[in-house]
Amino acid sequence: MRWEELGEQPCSMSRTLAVVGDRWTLLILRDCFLGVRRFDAFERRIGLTRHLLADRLKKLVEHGVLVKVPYQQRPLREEYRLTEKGLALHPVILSLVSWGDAWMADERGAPIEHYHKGCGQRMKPVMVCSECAEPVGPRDIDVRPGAAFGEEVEKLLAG
Amino acid sequence: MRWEELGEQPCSMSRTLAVVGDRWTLLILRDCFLGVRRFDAFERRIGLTRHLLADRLKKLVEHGVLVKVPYQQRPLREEYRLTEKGLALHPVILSLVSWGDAWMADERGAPIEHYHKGCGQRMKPVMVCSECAEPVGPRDIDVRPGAAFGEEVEKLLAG
DNA sequence: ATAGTGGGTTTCATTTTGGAACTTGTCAAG
DNA sequence: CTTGACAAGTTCCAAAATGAAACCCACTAT
Repeated sequence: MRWEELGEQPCSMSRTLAVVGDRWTLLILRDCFLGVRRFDAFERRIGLTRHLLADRLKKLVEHGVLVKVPYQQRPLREEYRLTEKGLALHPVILSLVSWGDAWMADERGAPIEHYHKGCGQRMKPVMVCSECAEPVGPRDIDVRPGAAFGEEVEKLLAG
Repeated sequence: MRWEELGEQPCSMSRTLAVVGDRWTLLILRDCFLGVRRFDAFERRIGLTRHLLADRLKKLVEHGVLVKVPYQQRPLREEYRLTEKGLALHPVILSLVSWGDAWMADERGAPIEHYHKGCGQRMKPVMVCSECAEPVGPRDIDVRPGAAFGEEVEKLLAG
């Protein structure tokens, strides 16, 4: 399966990965959430080749995750900003970082600490149910094919 | 930067991506959470080459995300199961799927619906603060270098 | 006139992937 | 006892993606 096919699968995860499922893209997005916006800043911080950076930024713009916004004329210079669609990826980034903090840290602990502005405390993100607000674990969820899909998705669930 | 270097960065996101930051690995993990355990089942469902599947499974086992458990002798057959470390990736999978449901669905809606066993309702995952239980958005978090890291990480934050 | 900056593109060698066939141990059917 | 099937890989080769480094263009500052 190639990248193009991936985006056409009847699976939200495949479709998401068709957009952000590569290490560089996710590192670019991490930086976007830290406020980085310019080509050369991404290049320096992430250490990927300009070639790939240009390619990944273009794809993110095509998918509507980032927009190019001019910040000066003569010569025209544009920066990359998260759209609403891009901002919605925040839980993805947060959960990746949180797993790294918990399972990949060395004896020095987490490289970065997160403080919740609302309550001022050092926090980690927790996933809860939108309906009852209880935390959800791997065994707490039942999965069923969407109404408008039928067999197509049942096969996927059954294996 | 190569994969090996990625895992040594003082950034929890890089370290996480060194383990799961590739499309096949994440699709394998999605299937693990759906209960898939055998080599040929992954192969059929995901449609990746055996070559890569073997490689990715080996890496996941090396990183302690999956374990091989024998399910028959003569001939020896082993299946792959999520460890505690692997189960901890649930929020990552959930947030990827949820973003796809919200932003990549076609007119038929989400391919798969999630029901919370606790309350019985159709749900989506929400990220909240571990301390005050309020939802956290992109602007609600302050980020500071971990106590044991210093300049090394401050540079990364400043850009 | 010269050097620097921001945002790329081009070129080419090296890696990674995709596709398909081959292997190994075992059982079951004809 | 020969053939076929199954599970879980491995091997081989061609095609695609990546990494490194140089080059380009429109300006600005010195």
